[in-house]
Amino acid sequence: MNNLTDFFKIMSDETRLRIVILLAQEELCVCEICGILELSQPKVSKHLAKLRDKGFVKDKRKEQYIFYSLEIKNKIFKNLIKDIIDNIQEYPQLKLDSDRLVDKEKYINLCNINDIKN
Amino acid sequence: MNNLTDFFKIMSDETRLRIVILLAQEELCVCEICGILELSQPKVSKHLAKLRDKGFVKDKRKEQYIFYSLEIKNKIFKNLIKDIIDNIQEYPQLKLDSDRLVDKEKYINLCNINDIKN
DNA sequence: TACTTATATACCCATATGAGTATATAAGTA
DNA sequence: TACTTATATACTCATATGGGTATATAAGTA
Repeated sequence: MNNLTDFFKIMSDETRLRIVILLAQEELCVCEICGILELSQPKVSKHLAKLRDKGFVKDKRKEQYIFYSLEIKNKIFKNLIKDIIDNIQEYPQLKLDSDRLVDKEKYINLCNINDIKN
Repeated sequence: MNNLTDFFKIMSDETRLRIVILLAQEELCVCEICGILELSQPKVSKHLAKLRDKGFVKDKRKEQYIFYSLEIKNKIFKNLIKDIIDNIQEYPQLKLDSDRLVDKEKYINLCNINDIKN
């Protein structure tokens, strides 16, 4: 059951939900996520740490970058995430984030310059 | 998007998740829920109030009892709840709760007598 | 080696959350 | 009307949560 409540707790924060939906579409490094979501680096890192601790993402270093990817095996959760993505036009913020995925390279090398308020 | 995070926040508390899964199977009054879940009446009432405020359940008075039923229209959420119930054997607590549903009449008229610690 | 960039984390604070206890309200019954 | 039962809610408290700022660490580059 922790299984379920842990997952829902993860998904109940807007920032984490946005990250999960991004990573469900593509592996990304921290500064790409910051850039796409327009969020500060410590904020993103802390949420990624929480996701990692609960086993929902895994990380992998490539030179100076650390790439995160989704690691969700549970069929129920996978279905849910797929359902959200299939209906992403109903969730404007998530749609916007996904649209910005194509520009991800733009955000590499801009991690700290890009530091945002929230 | 509040749509999504509100729903996940509701589902991220074990007590509320148990209530939602019960009500997804059957309309119940407060004291039946207390009896089945072995939880105190104020605890159950407060969680039901939260569910009601967010529009996930509706209530209907029948004489001295107030019956709650699930009111979830969103297809994604309905699919998710169905998935959980279809795989309920993977979640022992939820399975146990559901098994106790058949005894629900036992708990009417025992609401305050039945007062539990947690 | 000095400097820069990417990422993680510690520290602090404000707010949210959940629980218990007591009490209020409403309906039913004697 | 007095009493009981069902339910809601106010109050209080402890803990969890999320965010910001500053800083530490690790890798790359000059």
